[in-house]
Amino acid sequence: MTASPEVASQRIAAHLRAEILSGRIGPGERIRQEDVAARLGASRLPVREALRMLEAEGLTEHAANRGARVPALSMRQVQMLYRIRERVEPLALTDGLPHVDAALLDRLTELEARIEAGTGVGEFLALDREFHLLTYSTCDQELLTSMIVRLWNSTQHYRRAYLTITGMSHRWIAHAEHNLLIEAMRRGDPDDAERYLAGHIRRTRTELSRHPEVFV
Amino acid sequence: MTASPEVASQRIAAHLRAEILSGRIGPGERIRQEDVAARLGASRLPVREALRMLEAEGLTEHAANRGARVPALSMRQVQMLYRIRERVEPLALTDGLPHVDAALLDRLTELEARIEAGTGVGEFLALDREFHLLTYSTCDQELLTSMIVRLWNSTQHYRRAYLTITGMSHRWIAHAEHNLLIEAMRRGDPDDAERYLAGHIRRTRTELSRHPEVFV
DNA sequence: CTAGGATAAGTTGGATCCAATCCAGGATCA
DNA sequence: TGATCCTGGATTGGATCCAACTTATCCTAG
Repeated sequence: MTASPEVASQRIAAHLRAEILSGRIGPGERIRQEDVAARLGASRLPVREALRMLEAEGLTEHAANRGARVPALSMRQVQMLYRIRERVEPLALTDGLPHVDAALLDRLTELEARIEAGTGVGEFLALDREFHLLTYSTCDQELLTSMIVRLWNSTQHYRRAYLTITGMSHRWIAHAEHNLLIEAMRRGDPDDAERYLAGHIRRTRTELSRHPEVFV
Repeated sequence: MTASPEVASQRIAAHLRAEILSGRIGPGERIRQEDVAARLGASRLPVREALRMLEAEGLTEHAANRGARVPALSMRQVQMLYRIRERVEPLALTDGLPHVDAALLDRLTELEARIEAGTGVGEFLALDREFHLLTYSTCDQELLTSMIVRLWNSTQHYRRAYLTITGMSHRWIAHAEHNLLIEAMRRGDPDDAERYLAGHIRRTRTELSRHPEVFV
């Protein structure tokens, strides 16, 4: 989230991206070009460009002459996105693992401490996202990491809805998994790291599958 | 590839997509908005929209005030795309496997026969792409299949360059793998199907890794 | 002769206006 | 009463014009 990109379309895209990821614009909600243009003091043209950018990130969908809206995903679709994550994210983890240094491990440990200390849903969402994306930060494969970010973006709303419904109980499981992941990374063990990460995502998926009310 | 979409931006996007996938516009090549607009008899605006659509498909990349170009990928990047394919495509295969019927198997068998009978590089490229995408056609998970199409799009040029350099020799290996894949699908065996498919992609990747001259 | 900077041409980004399309509401006719 | 057609407002798609940026060229200074 840069302060103010020089290009209007990028600034507008950043604004809308934040509004969607924070939940202020929810799934199924329509985004009218003129509304956004008036609200951000620009013409409709850069808004159109911004919406196209967001479409590339999986944050909006378009239909000709019908405008843009935030996609409303079904349980089945989100389950598939998680299954894709289970296979793709370990790839980024093991690919970057040789370049993980002590400083990064310290940052991860400190992040996990803040996650365990936190209480709010919004705080957990942000820190958990930061934690996992940080474990992929040494990967240096733009095509892969942007794909992972897209997967996180598309599922962000349902993660928040799940956490809001179920509360923050039983978070100790995720904490244990995170710590095991850090430990495997510290050992530089790609097999264990991949196993813990895939298990972590898979468990999240099966837990989510028990709460269809997230998708009504 | 519809005949003529009612919306100009979609028509232009389809045109450019065909030009990029066919190799008439190669990696690193710049795409000037005005050129395309003049050539297709439209203003620059729908061209801008079309370029954004193609960006979402991984066919172009943009930089502010610098225009669009077809990405020139390095060996390392293409290798990673293949590793992603190894993990993601089996997911689509096994997910759609229960809905595979005899008619689809017949079409695959016939396609494979045409692949084995063919000689030209362009013909092989088109038929091979059609073959594999057809094995995923029963998946009905738009998010997954569009991701796979993006992966094929991004690597299309390097597949053609590889085939052009190495010629059509040793294609019998791919034929054998295709036939084993069809056979596993006929048995409805997800484990074998996934294994054959992953192996097929992996072998292609390792063969490509022996030809760095593709990327000069 | 080279390095640096000013300048001009070429290209993209943005604003405004107009056209085409979609959707909801109501009128008309069987 | 019901369905169909029409019409009006609302919204998006497209064209033209102007502004901003990038880049290459050429000139000047060292």
